[in-house]
Amino acid sequence: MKLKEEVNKVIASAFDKAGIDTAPIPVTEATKPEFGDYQFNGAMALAKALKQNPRQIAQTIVENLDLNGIITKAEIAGPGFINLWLNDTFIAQKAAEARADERIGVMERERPVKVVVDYSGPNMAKQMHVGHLRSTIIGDTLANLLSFLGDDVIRQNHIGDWGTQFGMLIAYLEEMGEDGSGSLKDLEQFYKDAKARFDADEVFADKAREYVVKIQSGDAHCLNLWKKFIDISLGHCEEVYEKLDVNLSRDDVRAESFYNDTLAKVIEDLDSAGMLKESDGAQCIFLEGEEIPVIVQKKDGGYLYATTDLAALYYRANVLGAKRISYVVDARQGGHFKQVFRVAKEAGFVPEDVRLEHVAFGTMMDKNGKPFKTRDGGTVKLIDLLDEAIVRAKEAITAKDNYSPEELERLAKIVGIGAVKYADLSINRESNYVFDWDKMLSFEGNTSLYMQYAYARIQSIFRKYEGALSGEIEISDTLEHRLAVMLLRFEDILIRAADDAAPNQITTYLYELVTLFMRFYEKNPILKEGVDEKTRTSRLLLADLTARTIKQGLNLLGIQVVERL
RNA sequence: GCACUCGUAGCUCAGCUGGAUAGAGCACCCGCCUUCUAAGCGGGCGGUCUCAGGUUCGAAUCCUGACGGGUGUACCA
Repeated sequence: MKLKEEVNKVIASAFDKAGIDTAPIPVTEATKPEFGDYQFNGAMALAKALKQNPRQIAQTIVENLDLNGIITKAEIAGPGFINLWLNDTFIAQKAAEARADERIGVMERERPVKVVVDYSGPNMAKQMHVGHLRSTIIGDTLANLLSFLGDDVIRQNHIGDWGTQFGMLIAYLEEMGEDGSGSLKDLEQFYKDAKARFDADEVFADKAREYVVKIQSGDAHCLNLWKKFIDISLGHCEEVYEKLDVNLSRDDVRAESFYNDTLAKVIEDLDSAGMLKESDGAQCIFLEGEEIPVIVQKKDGGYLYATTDLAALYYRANVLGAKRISYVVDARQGGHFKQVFRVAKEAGFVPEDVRLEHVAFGTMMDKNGKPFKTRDGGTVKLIDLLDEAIVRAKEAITAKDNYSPEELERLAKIVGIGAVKYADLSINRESNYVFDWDKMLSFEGNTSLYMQYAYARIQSIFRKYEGALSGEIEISDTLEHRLAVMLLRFEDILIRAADDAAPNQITTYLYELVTLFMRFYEKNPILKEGVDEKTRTSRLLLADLTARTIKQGLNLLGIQVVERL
């Protein structure tokens, strides 16, 4: 439910009753439990406009407040804060409703938006490396989240399958004279070998250059080789996606090459819009206030990534009809997107009301604050990183229990991959973050294992409990009150996280939720002797809703839960 | 040089549209298991929010400047 909106309505109606006629000022979550559940700080802001003392204004609002329904207590504090406590009966009822709902009370948007989320974007000439991790999982989370909220999400995997390097690669593939399944196992090595061949042999190099032209002109033989190459390379990516448990399929692939035929049109349109200017033989757009031009066509006639991006923007806005287009790409490309978005709007490729955003993220660092590399300085292959996560997860969880080998394998996969994802997604995406195995696979603090553990503990309660789960929720103390309010805030959190494209708002919420639950559970026994039936039922219901909220939250992050840990 | 971005506890990080005494985890110290998973919970220690101005009833948050780190800067993506 949209809890905050409910509280805002109560305030707004008090404004009406009091005859205060101003734009609505929203409440905020209370900064401390002593200050209630929500606080209204608008009295101070209104003081000047109303020419009244803020405490007096607060007094007027409180006097006109309906204290019988949602809010049970309102207190004026300090210079004019109004602290608001939610009614236990109200939250108990809403929590029960949420629990009875498959979507735990989260509504689908009344006005869904068509959104394109562009993420992952691996290069077909190379193996996926850790640099692709963040784009892939942040993008996947954003897509999951928007989709859950009811938006019409179109996932777009803008793979790099076009460019001069492919001439060399397919020439080499042909020379190897096989279907590629052998030598293409290691793309990194294949690329190196092809490059070595290219540098050493003039005849081969000429052929490679010739093949570039041939692919572009649609030569059947070369196109076939190219398709084979892309197919195998994409297969590697899919292995990673599957291991990562990410919702990307071939249907989501809209490769660079897809836009190839429209690039000439882009140049034409830019030209007729009067935006093109030749500079050093290249076709450029000079934007007001920008030092560097956007180059859309090289002096040799070739196109650049800005050209492809413009074509993609046109396609997404006009053919797909997106109203929001999100690019989940490394922060270092900020300048590029800033310019391309401006060009797209100024040239009319994208209507004014379409929201274009660069969902930027920082670099992954090692413990010493250096970019994450292998010991010998190479890039870390993503698949290796994931395999290591699984191995380490295995070590971490065997420390306590004995599992069968199959069960251990299954758990380690969920836990290990989940830990990698959670560690990444729990950091504010715009900052660089330090990759640390130990922290990642710790059970303490804001980690996936702390969440998994809490979830498993709750499942354990239900394994032991024999009765049916029905009855009412009754809030019996402050901890239960806070837990219930936290549970009801879920939708508000998701909406904001979706709008800000900020997965860490979800993890922060989950951490707070779980911490509250742990405290509640410590203090308020459920199955122990001496707990009366009604109290037990109520607590079971709260525990159930908590577990389902944890599960839903983690699922949105692309993380599975385990029933036992 | 210019542009962008970051600077919060010893370390890793939260801190939402400005709100009350700046929050977590780790590390360190001290408590709590005959009973629902102690991989948990409680308590303690630890801060001039880089610095200096400004706006405001109120600034870690907004503005200006300085200092420090990162990144980007014309035909790669």
